[in-house]
Amino acid sequence: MPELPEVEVTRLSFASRIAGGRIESVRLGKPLRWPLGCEPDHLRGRVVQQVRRRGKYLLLDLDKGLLLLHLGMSGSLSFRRKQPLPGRHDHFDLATSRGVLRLHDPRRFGAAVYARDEGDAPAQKLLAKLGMEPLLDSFDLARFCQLLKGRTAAIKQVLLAGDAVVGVGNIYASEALFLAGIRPTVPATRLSRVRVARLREAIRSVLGQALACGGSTLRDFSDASGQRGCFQLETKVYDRAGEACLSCGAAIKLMRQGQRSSYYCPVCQRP
DNA sequence: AAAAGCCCCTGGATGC
DNA sequence: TGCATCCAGGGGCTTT
Repeated sequence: MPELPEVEVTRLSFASRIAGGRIESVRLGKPLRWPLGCEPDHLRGRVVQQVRRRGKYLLLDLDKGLLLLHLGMSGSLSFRRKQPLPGRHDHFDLATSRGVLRLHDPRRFGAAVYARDEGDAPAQKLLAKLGMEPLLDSFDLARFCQLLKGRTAAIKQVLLAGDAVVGVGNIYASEALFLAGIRPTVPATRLSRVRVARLREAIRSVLGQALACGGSTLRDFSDASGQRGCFQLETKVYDRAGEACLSCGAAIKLMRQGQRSSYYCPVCQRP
């Protein structure tokens, strides 16, 4: 589910509220994608200093060590003053003096992982190969071109891989490629510098708009305050197979790429 | 080295 | 109502 906008909106919704909170207890439900990596009691007494984001990971910096959270496909966080009884899909609670951060994740593709520092093996394994942050000025065009060069895979697949640019998932990849006028199947290496520049702008634009909308809520996403997103109402091609393209009127097409759905306009998006 | 498949898991929608 | 099938926002791991 959550792509960069949803993760960032989530971060913004609880970062300042949890900062300074001292960890009182950790509750684990059913297993998530990876084990926590330490005894839950080991975290007691530590203080959450700040919450950062890297790609789709949330990094909770503690006064000693850090927690990496990932929302997977169906995860969402809530942050409340008190700790309600856990539901069947609530698999991680971080109870602090400021409130309780809870991961709700029916499919359990999400994770909460402890690392001693960012260079620690568990963190390194997850973070080392991540690409550029699309919303930072450091999202450099020349570097982007360089990372796409030599890659014969379809541009949509390369975007989803996250090693060139992070945070672009299935919704925003389709949307950005539509905005840039690029067919999802074009081999990444065949894109001209001009088209890569358009794609870079499109990614920033789409993610920025989605962020302003509070993300997309397809089914059940909400930020840590329970606020739902509305960008799903703004999509131009995603989940619109058969509908008329808003630019040219042609029927939006649906195809499968690597077991994921891709949506595109056969007229506006050139091969 | 890069690309393509395969899984992990639950639940909702659809069709018979 | 029940059951089978397919699909869903991700991404690490294994196999080509």
